[in-house]
Amino acid sequence: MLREAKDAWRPTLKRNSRLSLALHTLSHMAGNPDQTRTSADIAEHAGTNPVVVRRVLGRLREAGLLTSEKGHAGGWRLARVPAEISLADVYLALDERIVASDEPDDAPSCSVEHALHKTVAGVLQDIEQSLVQKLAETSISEVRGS
Amino acid sequence: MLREAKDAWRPTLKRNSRLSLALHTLSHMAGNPDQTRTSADIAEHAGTNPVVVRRVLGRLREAGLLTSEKGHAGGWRLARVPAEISLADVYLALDERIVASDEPDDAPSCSVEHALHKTVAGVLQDIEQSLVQKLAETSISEVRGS
DNA sequence: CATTTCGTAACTTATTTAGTTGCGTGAACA
DNA sequence: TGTTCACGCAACTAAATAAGTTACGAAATG
Repeated sequence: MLREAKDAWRPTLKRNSRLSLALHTLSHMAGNPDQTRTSADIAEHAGTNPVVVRRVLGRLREAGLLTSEKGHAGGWRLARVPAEISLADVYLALDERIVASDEPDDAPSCSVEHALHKTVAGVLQDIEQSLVQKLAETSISEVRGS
Repeated sequence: MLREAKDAWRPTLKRNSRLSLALHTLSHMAGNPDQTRTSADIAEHAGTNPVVVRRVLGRLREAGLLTSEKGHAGGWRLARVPAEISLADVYLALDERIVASDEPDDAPSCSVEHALHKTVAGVLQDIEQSLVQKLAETSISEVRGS
């Protein structure tokens, strides 16, 4: 595939379900914070696979939102009280930025491209910021339905 | 792949280069609005293929931003004066919404999932709106570099 | 009527993600 | 101590999406 100086700007929010899985799981855990849950339990509830669960929750552990223990009675627990885990924490932990205006690998050969990149990147930067800000206003314990 | 009731919410901004191509091309055309350009010309400048160009610009034509003519001296032209084509017009024409909170195909079996969907969808709705608003503040003629 | 240019369908290739299997590691417990 | 349970991780498969490409039809111009 020959794509030369044209990946200049590229918006990147993947069309994946990781954020969905993470938020869903954490919201559930917020309803019963003292319970330890295994990947298998979570996977069954979420309709997916234990390995996928560990992959996603692993990132949340790296971000300090969860802890995991091996062995008997092991599994996953919230690392903080639910009220202190915001949707933004989860979003940022997964590194799924809407903006992430990729810097061009090579300097754009074209002045229009350069100006375009700057303009759009600026807008997306603002947007990203307000997205995180709004997500930060809600904690995982506020999302519960019943 | 077995993904049952879990596509509930899914953010969807594709990691494609269509918007980039569209904006780049329109910005260029804005610099010389009376010139008709062929897919081949545009493709060469953008480092891609004429068919790809027609695919993308076709959407802009459907949205009333461009016109295309077949035959000798045919090609693409802006349908309006450049100052009246905003970045938002282009963004919307390509139907590449950041938000696009997919409604769940099936009603979520789980109350947490339901509440989560509502909460996140609300936030994303707001974000989408402000994104479009900010893009609307810039026209393709303002993006030019030199 | 020959040429040019768009319109579109079909196909290939690359990338990304989810799903899956398998095995290693460490902790609990009998 | 040794079995079991649970995570950690690597490797593979399968599906979805997008770009690129080829080919051909349709319309407009000269």
